[in-house]
Amino acid sequence: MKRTVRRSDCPINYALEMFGDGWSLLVIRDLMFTERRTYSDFLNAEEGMATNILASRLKKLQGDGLVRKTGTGRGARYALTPKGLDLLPAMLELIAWSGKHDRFTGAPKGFLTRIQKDRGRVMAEFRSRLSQEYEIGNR
Amino acid sequence: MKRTVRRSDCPINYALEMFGDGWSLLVIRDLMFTERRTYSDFLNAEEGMATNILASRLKKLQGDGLVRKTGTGRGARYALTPKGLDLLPAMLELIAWSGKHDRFTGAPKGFLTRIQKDRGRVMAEFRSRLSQEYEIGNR
DNA sequence: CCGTGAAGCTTGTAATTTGCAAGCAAAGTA
DNA sequence: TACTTTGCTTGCAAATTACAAGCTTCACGG
Repeated sequence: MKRTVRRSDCPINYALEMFGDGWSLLVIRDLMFTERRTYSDFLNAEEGMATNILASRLKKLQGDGLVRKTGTGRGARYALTPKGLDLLPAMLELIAWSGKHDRFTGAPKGFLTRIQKDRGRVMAEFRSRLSQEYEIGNR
Repeated sequence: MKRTVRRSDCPINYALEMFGDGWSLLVIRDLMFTERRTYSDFLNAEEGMATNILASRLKKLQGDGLVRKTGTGRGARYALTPKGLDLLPAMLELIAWSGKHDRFTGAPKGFLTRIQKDRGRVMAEFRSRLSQEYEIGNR
């Protein structure tokens, strides 16, 4: 997936060109569902991504406007932009899908139930919390 | 992404291990939203995937139970399994996301509106049609 | 301030994977 | 029976990844 021109205007293809690799979505997941916000936080996630891959993915995600970096050097922190945050519904559906089909899923049962029964509420909660986090970064 | 052991039990990671590359989701898209059902159909999709990559992805998708092949050789056809079809909600959300954020999206405006206003109905239609297609393959 | 150490990357390199071109067998077709 | 698709497999150069090492900036203790 190193291309300069878009392969097509298909919306699924657009999504793939934004985060169609084995790692980008993990960064988005971290920013969306965990407290991980720094470079080393991401590195320390269970999946163990390589440092050069993380650096390149963070650059690409920023370039595509999904993620924003505030601060530099030691104190740098990352956050989802509104565009990144808009992936929340898709992420919840992916979680629901894996929760249903992966026998060994680590997704908390209670969370899966809440996605199913109270999708709108769950979305509103995350959206509110994360957009607030983004706003704070604007100051 | 050539691994033998799972990186984690995270549901997002599970999804990535199933189709976390630049091509698999295009095959799923073809089976879900287009009439493409054969090897050469997939090859002829606009994005132009390489034949060896297509072969390896079809094998993996079958191995993971997302896609089923009926017939052999010249007459072979592919279809989504129930597990593959269950990706429909996630796919619709991805389409909605790209429709919102890609200035040049090829997603038909009417379809985007229908996803937004009548999500349940759209899902029911696809689900019914595609599961019927799957059943027919059972005979 | 000066040394130390951790955070945040960059660089080098070997191993994998990809993209592209050929090749090939089986099933239609003429 | 020869010809042509279809559905792949194989070979290889080029790109990407994984892994390890190194560099630089900044915070903190003394």
